[in-house]
Amino acid sequence: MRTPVDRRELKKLATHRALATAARELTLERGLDALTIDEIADAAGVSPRTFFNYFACKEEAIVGVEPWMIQAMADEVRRRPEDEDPFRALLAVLAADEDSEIARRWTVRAELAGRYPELIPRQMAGIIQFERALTAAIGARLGVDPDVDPYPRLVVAWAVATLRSTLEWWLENDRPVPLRDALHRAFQVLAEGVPWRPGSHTA
Amino acid sequence: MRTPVDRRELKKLATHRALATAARELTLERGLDALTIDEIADAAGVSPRTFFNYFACKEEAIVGVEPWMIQAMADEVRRRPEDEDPFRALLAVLAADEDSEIARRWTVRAELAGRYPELIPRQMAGIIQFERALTAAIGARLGVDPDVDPYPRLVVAWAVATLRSTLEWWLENDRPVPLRDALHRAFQVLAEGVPWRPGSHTA
DNA sequence: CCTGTGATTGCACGTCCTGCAAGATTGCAC
DNA sequence: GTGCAATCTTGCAGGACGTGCAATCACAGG
Repeated sequence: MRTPVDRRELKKLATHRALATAARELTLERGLDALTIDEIADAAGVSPRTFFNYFACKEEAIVGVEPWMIQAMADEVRRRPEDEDPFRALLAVLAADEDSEIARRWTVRAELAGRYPELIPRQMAGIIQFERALTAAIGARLGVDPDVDPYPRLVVAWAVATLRSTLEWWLENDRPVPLRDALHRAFQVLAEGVPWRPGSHTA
Repeated sequence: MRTPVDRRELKKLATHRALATAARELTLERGLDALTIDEIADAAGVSPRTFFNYFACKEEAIVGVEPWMIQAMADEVRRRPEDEDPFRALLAVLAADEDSEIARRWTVRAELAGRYPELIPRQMAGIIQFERALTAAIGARLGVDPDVDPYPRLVVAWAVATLRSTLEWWLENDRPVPLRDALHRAFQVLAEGVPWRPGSHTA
């Protein structure tokens, strides 16, 4: 472990990435149904058998959330200023600029899931993993055990639901405003309390 | 269409139910992996081929949300008093008594998903369907188009996330309090605004 | 160079899932 | 009750999926 990541680890990361991007590109090119594991493996330059060393099925390769990305965002939450409340910390991490690497990945996934509903199950499974990691990070920030205290999972569930819901709306309406703004407004409502008699929020 | 539901519809409902309950019981009996579609179909008294007329895979049979149940809960939201705000309406419908038919079904599903993580993807897919139906109902109540106005999907996403998160916590901690109470408290926080510096909510 | 660890690969096998066409069941009209 | 049309069920065939296993290959460390 002299090097930060040794050659083996790098190769695995590269293979993972090659398979995932090949899966996504081929899905866009020729559609989800007419796409076999063999083709994905071919495009990534590995054997079909190796595919299953990385993913359980092609859906997971396409819309699965990469572990390193989950880790990175959880770490970002941990690294937020000590005195910041959990809600603001989540907002800061989730409401990334829409050109950022992170945001683009979320967007691609959401678009694919919008086009092919069969992808939704796996996509949501990835989001659940993401939630768990964030919950652990928030629990650590608050100094409570997230298995026992309901608050960390609640606040994370709200934040992630906001992200997912807003992203969906934003994509279906052809990105009418900067994503960041939409997210900030949604989080604002959440922070101030859900209004009992809301009017239209279209404007 | 003289009868409320004709014989054909009833038979389909019965088959659906038979397959779903057989799938759930057999899963509990002998585990998820050692369970084939043939066995489920046998137990339900239909051919294996027929199974696929009702479900896309065994996971869906086990944790899928029945369409009639989605419909019923969406209708309940529509039937809430005209002057009730959407948030209270959702709370009233979601925070059912924990012995109710509805609550028991949610609970069984959540328990199965807890025991077999492979079920999580399909379970979440069902929840998404549920969300869509509720979103349409809330949009109708508010007189806005849920495809254009972000508010209905947001408030539904928050409510459903609260239900899911609370249910998970409640099951993992061996039902420490009445589910209804836990849900009411969570919704209360949501209504009053997510606190910036929350203390422990364990008590 | 040699050795051990870990990743890749081929093979075999059973299950999954779908399209299609034949057969059974039901609702309806007469 | 008879026949017709619509619908649901079923068997069959075939390709894709997903996994256990054992052989092979690649790399790090001595």
